[in-house]
Formats: sequence, C-alpha cells, structure tokens
Amino acid sequence: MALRSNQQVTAESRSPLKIGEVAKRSGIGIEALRFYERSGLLGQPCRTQSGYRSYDAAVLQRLDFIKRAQVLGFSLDEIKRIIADKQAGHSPCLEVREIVRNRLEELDERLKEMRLYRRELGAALAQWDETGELAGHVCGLIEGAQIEHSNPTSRGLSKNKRRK
Amino acid sequence: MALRSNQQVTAESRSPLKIGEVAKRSGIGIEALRFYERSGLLGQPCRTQSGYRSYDAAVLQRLDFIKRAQVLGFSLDEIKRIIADKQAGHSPCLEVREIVRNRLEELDERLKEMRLYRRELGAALAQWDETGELAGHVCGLIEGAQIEHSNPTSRGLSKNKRRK
DNA sequence: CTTGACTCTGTATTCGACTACAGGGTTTAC
DNA sequence: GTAAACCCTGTAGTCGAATACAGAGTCAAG
Repeated sequence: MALRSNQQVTAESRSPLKIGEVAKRSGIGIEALRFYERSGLLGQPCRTQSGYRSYDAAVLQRLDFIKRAQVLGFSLDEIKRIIADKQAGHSPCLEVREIVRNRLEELDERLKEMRLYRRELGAALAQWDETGELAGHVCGLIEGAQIEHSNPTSRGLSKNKRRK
Repeated sequence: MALRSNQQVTAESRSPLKIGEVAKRSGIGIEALRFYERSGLLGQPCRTQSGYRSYDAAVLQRLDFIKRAQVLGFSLDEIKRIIADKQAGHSPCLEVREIVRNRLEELDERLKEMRLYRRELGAALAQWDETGELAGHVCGLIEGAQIEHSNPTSRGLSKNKRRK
C-alpha cells in the first residue's frame, strides 16, 4: 500500500495518478470515471490510506480503448463484457467475437446508409446554393407536407437546448 | 367541421387518415406521432367532431423526411427548425444552411472515423479468427491495461452517438 | 491554523427520443 | 346493444451515458 512517503516519488513516469489527473489526461471527467468504475468498466483502483483513488497510468490506455470502442458503436455494456471476458482468461471468447462481428455488420450497414444520404444531402445543398431552392429529398418533402393552417410553429422555442 | 358526410368518401387516394393508419403506414407508432406533434414537428392536424386527429396523406412524406434527417444525424430539434424555417417563408434560410453544412462536415468526419476503426476492427477480427488471438487496438489495449504503465491521450473525440 | 483545491460517498437530475399507462370517450362489427 | 378496437389527454417511466449536488474528509501553501 501507499505508505505515506511514497507520495514523494512524484516523477512523471511512475506516479500513481489521482482521479483529477486521470480526468485531465484522458479527457473523461471525474464523475464519468467513477461511473465507469461503478459500472465495472474499470475495476477498483488502489486507494491511499485516506481513501483517495490512486490509478496506475495504464488506466489511460484502458480509457482510450473504451473511447475507441464507443466510437465504433459499442455500448458500455458490450465493452464491459469484452474486457471482462478477456480478463477472465478465455481470451477470444465466442460471445465477444459475436459482438464484434455483429457490430461490424451493423457498422457497415450504417456506413452504407450514411454514404447514401450524405450524397443526397450534399446534392441538395449544392443545388440550394446554386438556385436558392431546396430540392430533392431535403425540401421537396417539407414542401409536400402541407400543414393544415393552424398556428404552425406553435410557441416560441422556449426549450431550445442547442449544444455541441 | 368535416360535414358529416364527407367521411364516406373513403377512396384510397384522398382519405383523411386516422392516427393508427398513419402509424401503420409510416412505421412510426402512435405515441411517437403524438410526441412529434407536441414537439412541433408536425403541427396539429384537423380533428373530427369527436376530436380524432385526421391527417392528410402528405404527413407521410413529412414523416419520411423526418426519418431520413434522423438517419443523417439531425436531432429532432434541428429538424424542427428546418421545417419551421421553411414554413416561415424564408426558404433557404442561412441558419438552416448552416445546420446542413455543419452536419455534413460532422458526417464526413464521422464517416472517416468509422471507416478507420472499421478497418482496425475488421483486421483484428480476421487475425483473431486465424490465430485465436486478439490483436491490435481491440485487445492489445485491453491486455495492456492490466495495471501497468503507459502514456498519453490525445484530445477527446467528439461525442458521437450511436442509435438504433 | 486557515484557506482553497481536491477527493470521498450517495443520491438525484439531465437529455433525447420515445414508450407506457390511467382513465376516459367513440366507432364499428356482429 | 354490446364488446372490441380504436382514439383522446395527461402524466410518468425508460434507457444509456453521463452530470450535478450535498455534505463531509484530506492535503499543501501561506
């Protein structure tokens, strides 16, 4: 354990990281880190005598893996299973392979969809720029959908929560 | 009011649709339709004397537009703005164009990311099948994260959402 | 010794996009 | 004429992935 004096070995290569540091380096946010731990994605780190989490730098790689997997469309739950499975010894477990394979299929499917609509959207935008008119799927459809009078936009955009 | 007798013109081309029918044809679900209406994506339809929603078939196109836009990654809120904007007269509004253009950029970004990781994932899976070992990013990282050191992390990737 | 930055646990809240349900009215088929 | 199938409003719940907050302990600097 962390015998009170090992703190002073604060060289940058081997230092145990406190949660704030991990958050800073991984870009993941303290609360999220604790949440990951609760959810079984991280396993519990050592603690200092006072109860502070004390991470080994390896956690950063793990977090990186998690982020990558997320981008690929894995849910935290699936990621958890992959990690747990690996850790449990039976490395290339069938179940995990299934997940990966399925996700791959879904991914391809989604990629195809996205490429298609990207083309449509791009085309519409181009024409829009040219002619000042929206065309094709993007707005032909809006136009097509006439709204039976009434007050259209109803109320103000009170709850307009734009982010990102 | 719909003059009690015009209901009987139930020819298939002009019939006003009740919500269940719209749900069936659009594949969108009654509750979701009402939710869209509440959210300002649909505007209120006429009602029969008894208060039932009575949709014009054009709503189907609108719903189709909404679905497409969603697949492209637009939020309901953005979709709403696009529609409202169009309806408000100033057709090819700058704001909407901005949304579309930005979304397009994001989409391309995301496509690139996805293709990259798809390659990695595919490769890992192939090797896995071959050698029974997970390699590369997919599991090297899991293995690495046993609890040993390493280094950095670049900036976070944009928040991407998986849906479906 | 005190301040301020940091951390702890535990519970609650957010957000988007729905979905479910309670407690009614209406239409339609037999 | 009655039961099933539909529709209404309004409110509440779900799900994934976090965030936020309350109330308390800990640590390094001045």
